[in-house]
Amino acid sequence: MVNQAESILKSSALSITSSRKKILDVFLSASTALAHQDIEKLADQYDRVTIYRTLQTFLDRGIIHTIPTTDNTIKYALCSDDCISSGHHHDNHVHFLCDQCGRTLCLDDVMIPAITLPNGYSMKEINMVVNGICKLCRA
Amino acid sequence: MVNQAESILKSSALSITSSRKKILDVFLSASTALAHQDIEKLADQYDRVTIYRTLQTFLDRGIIHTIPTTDNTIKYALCSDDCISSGHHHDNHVHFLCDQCGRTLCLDDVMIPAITLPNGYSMKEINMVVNGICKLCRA
DNA sequence: AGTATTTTGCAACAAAGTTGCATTCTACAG
DNA sequence: CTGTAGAATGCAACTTTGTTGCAAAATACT
Ligand SMILES: [Mn+2]
Ligand SMILES: [Mn+2]
Ligand SMILES: [Zn+2]
Ligand SMILES: [Zn+2]
Repeated sequence: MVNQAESILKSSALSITSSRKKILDVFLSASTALAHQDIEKLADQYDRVTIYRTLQTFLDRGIIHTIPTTDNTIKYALCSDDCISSGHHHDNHVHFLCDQCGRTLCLDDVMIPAITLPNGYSMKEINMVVNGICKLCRA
Repeated sequence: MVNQAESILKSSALSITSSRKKILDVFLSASTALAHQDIEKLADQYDRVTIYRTLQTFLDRGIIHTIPTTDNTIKYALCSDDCISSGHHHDNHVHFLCDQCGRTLCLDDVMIPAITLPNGYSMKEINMVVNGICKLCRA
């Protein structure tokens, strides 16, 4: 495949534009989840509004997912392949926030355990976020 | 006990002021977690800045806790009694966000299950948030 | 009651997010 | 390969959210 970003856009039936490619490239080369501000800096040739709208589009198509954090900053990360291809989004891994370096990580190997809700409640989505010290900061 | 709000303030060694009492009363009579904006409306005789500072004070003392949400709005809720009295905060129950009515609830009876992190990661705090339809909306 | 200390309100500001609209770009038909 | 409809973008203006410094007011304590 010549261009990974383009192929993601194609399989989501999105038109291929330079800003979308750039923002996808930013995600593809990032090792962590990104805040809106991170993306603004890494794709600073594009307008802030365009980034807002592009992220929303990617969320709608299930290309990226959000990670809720305790400090009122949303982080965004690429969905894994099967997450994208399966039509609707189902993110079932735990997320980790390092209190020291501030990085947010998808722990793709750590599944969210099942829980039992009280009677009358139905679950659509579940998120598990762990704060602590990451591998790199620990070393 | 004459006044629950006052007694909470006293046991946290905070001076008793009318805004703190009012904001505590708002929490005490709320059945759900509250956004900052909710509190602004329910205690609208006080300045927005005072509410920011009061919530921060309550967080510092472990009187309230935050609930991270997927839509970038922090919700605040009273901590349970043992949560307050034990000195430092340890919130170990699941939170529920209703996609229909928008309410955020502490599921005090649903404990967060344990997970195993990859080698090198240490856990300080854990949050579990479930989205779905709540009991009241289901009925 | 008097006073040191804390808390509050206000103003000014900074940052984050939204909206309408004119311009530019993309996909696609012909 | 063009022409064009529709989509995406940039810009400006705006709203909302959160922060800071400081003077005035309130609280706790002597
Ligand atoms: Mn993830
Ligand atoms: Mn709670
Ligand atoms: Zn770290
Ligand atoms: Zn509901």
